[in-house]
Amino acid sequence: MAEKRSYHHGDLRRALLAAAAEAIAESGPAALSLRDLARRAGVSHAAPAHHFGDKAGLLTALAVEGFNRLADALDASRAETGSLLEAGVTYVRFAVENRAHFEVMFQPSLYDRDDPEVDVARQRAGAALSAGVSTLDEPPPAEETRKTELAAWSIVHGFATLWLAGAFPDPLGDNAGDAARPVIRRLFD
Amino acid sequence: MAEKRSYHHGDLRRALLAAAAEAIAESGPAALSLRDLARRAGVSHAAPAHHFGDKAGLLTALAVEGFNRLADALDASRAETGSLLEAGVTYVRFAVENRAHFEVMFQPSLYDRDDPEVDVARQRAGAALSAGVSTLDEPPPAEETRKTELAAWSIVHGFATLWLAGAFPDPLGDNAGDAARPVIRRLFD
DNA sequence: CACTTTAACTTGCCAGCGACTAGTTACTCT
DNA sequence: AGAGTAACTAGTCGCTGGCAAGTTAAAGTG
Repeated sequence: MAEKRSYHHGDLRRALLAAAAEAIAESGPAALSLRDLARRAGVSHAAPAHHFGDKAGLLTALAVEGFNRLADALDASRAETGSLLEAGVTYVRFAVENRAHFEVMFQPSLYDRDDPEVDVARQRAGAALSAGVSTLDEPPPAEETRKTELAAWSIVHGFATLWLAGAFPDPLGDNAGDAARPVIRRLFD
Repeated sequence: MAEKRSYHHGDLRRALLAAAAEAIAESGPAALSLRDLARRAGVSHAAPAHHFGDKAGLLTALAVEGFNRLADALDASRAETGSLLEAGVTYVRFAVENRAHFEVMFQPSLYDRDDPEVDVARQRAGAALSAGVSTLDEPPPAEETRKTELAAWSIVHGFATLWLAGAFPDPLGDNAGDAARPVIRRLFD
C-alpha cells in the first residue's frame, strides 16, 4: 500500500500519525514539526493541514488513537487474566510501548481536550480501567471503590510517567512491566 | 526592585524565570516563547539568551529551581509532621502550586537532563523522598524498602500528574492535597 | 460516456520564533 | 580615572505554523 507515487498519497492520514508518533518518541512533542512530517511522508508542507486542520488537530487525533489503544489493551488484559494487578502491568507496558501517544494523551495543553472524539475514547479507557477494580478477589465496599480506583490508576500512571521520564535513579532493568509488578502489588496486599 | 528603567534590568534572570513559570502554567511548555518573555520583562528579544544560552537552558534553570523547591517542601513537611502520608500530600500540593516547574521537571526532553546543577537538585529531592519512608511506624524490611519507596513515589506522582492533566472524570474538589490523602492512605493500610 | 462536484493535494506567502553575530551601555574593580 | 567585563540591544538567518489560491485526480451523476 502507498507504493504508488501518484498525486494522491492514498493513506496520508495514517502515515502522518505514524510519523508523528515516531518523531515524538524520539524528541518529545515540543520538537514536533508538521513540515518535517510532511517531508518524511514525501508530500508538500501544507498537506497535513488538509487532514488535521492544524498541529493541535493532529495531536488530537493521536490522543484519540492512544485512548482507544489503551482501552483495547486493558480490555484484552482483563479478558485474559482477570487480574487487576496484570491490568496495571498492562497499563505500564502500554505507556512504554506507545510512548508518544501516552505523552500526548496526558498533556491536554497540546490538543483539543474538548473534542467529542477524544471524550468518547477517554471514557472508553476510563471504563476499562474501572472494570479492572471489580475483578479484585476482595472487592472493596462500595464507598471505597472510588478511592481504590484512584489509587490503582495513580500508582500505575505514576510509575509509567516516572519510568518514561527516566526519573528512577537506579536501573530497574529494561522491562517496565516486570519492574512495575512488585511495586503495584504493594497496593493490593 | 526593578523599578528603574535603566539599561540594566537588575533582576532579569529571576524575572524571566517567574514569567516563564506563569506562561507555562497558562499555556503549557510547548507554547513558551523566549521573545514573549522578553517582551513581558520589557527587554530586547535577545536578552534571555545572555542569561540562559537558549530555550533549553532556561527550562534547565526552571527544573533546578523546581527540584530544589520540592526538596525544601518535603524536608519541611518531614520536620513538621514526620508522616509519610503527609509527605505525599505535600508532594501533590507542590505539583499543583508549582505546576510549571513540575511539568518541566518530569519532561526531560525539554531541557538538559545531564546538567550537573539539575543532577544535584534532583538528588536532593530524591533523598528527601527516601527519607520519608523511614518515618513509617512499621518500616518495611530492608529488602522491601526500595519497593515501598517506588510505590509511594508512584502513587503521589501519578495522582498529581492525573490531577494536573484534568484526567479525573468527576470533580474531586478544589484542593488536590486533601483529595489525595484518602487515596494515598490506601497504600499504607 | 461526458460532465460536474468534491476530496486530496501543491505552491506561494506572511508573521513569529530561536539562534547567532556584532555592537552598545553601564557597572565593578583597582 | 581607566580598564575590563557583565548586561544588555540591534540586525539577520533559516525554520515553522497557518492561510489563500490554484491544481490534480477520483467519485458521483445524467
